[in-house]
Amino acid sequence: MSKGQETRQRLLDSAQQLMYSRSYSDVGVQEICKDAKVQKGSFYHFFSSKSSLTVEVLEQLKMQMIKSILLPAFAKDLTPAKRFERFIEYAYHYQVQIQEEYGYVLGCPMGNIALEMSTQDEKIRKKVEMLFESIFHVFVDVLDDAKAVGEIDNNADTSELAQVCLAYGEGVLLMAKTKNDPEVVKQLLPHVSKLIGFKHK
Amino acid sequence: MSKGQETRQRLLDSAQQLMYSRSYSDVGVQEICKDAKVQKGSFYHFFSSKSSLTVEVLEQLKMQMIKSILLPAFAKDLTPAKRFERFIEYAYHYQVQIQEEYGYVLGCPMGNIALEMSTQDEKIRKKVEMLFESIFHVFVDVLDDAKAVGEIDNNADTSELAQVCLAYGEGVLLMAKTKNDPEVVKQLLPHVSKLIGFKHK
DNA sequence: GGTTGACTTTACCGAGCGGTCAACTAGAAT
DNA sequence: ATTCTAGTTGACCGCTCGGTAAAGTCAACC
Repeated sequence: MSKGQETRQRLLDSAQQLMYSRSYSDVGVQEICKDAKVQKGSFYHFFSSKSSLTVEVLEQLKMQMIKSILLPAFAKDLTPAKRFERFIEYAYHYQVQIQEEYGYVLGCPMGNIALEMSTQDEKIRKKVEMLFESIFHVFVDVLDDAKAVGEIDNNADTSELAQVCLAYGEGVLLMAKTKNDPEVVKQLLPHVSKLIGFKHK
Repeated sequence: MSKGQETRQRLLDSAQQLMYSRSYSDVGVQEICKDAKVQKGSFYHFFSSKSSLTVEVLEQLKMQMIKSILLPAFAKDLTPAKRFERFIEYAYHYQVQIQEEYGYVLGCPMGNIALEMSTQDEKIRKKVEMLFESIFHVFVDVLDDAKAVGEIDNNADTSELAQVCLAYGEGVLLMAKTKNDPEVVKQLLPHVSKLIGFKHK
């Protein structure tokens, strides 16, 4: 990676970490630069605005989340139902680890930005909407698998169920963040199986 | 209401409206004052800080929401299951109306503030946690009713189910806000009946 | 060796932030 | 009539905000 690309990457990483642990508005360009050890002028060499940096942070966030949580959790070495159980485990442990590191449960980095910025920055809102779309597709895949294997009803609308799962997941993470308690995830997330309608054999 | 109390109320109302339609950070004390036609000095006569004003806004929000949505929706003139249907109707129409008025679906005013401020202001986080507790109790009541009438399983943990409902509701509103589409509410919220486990007769 | 262009540095901009302060007004209580 | 006090006014504080501009550095290519 060239020198410039490394600088750029440091800016993205600092921004991602700072915005996740606090919020979009609370973290300024100045602080991001200081954390990344980059001068402000360089920031605006790489990004046209704080907003456009954020859109790229969101893209990076999506890739990381898919690669490090979604794909491993939903790998096809288990039955769809078991994959969901594994996903819940991962989500729980991730929030536990975050709380140990920051002192706070931080919930979903995309959901956080979505609620804070949707009414103020249309590009950011659209980007988050697209991220959710990507995650949505991952869910649809597993649910289609579940249908093929007969774990869920043959007439199930997997597309709608995927949306429902996503919404529920976001809701649980919102509650966990509000209560600052990762156990909320462990306790509430398993109810997702009722939404999906897994047949218990 | 005395002159002073009216001024105070105008500040609360302006703050509530502005923060809901945008965000905590994006709305300054100055703008709240301007909207309420109050000088800044008066603001600090009534409130010790922006944060403490917000805590009071949240309290007011809770009272309004309970009085104008929760209690009417869950009034005991219908069976518990029907009450939930009515609640979904109310929630949907509220978001439609909001979108017509502001051009954006704004979701849940408490959830919004919770995600934005939980890691930055402990008093605000605690307050939202308590608001959720109040709503939680409303849900528990209906669910206990449902159990008494035999609409849900006798061994159901109504306390846990209430938490689950709340989380799902927040999640659905988050998705609706992100997509800026109130139809999400209409489409996804009914799935809550699967979470509750209503027996369909 | 000179030129180009990516990247960096530093100083700067106007505007707004949350919050403070002292002076002022007006109505009620004594 | 005077005192008290709740409420109001508007100027002011230091600081940070997102963003700009211009000069400087350095490595690659002709």
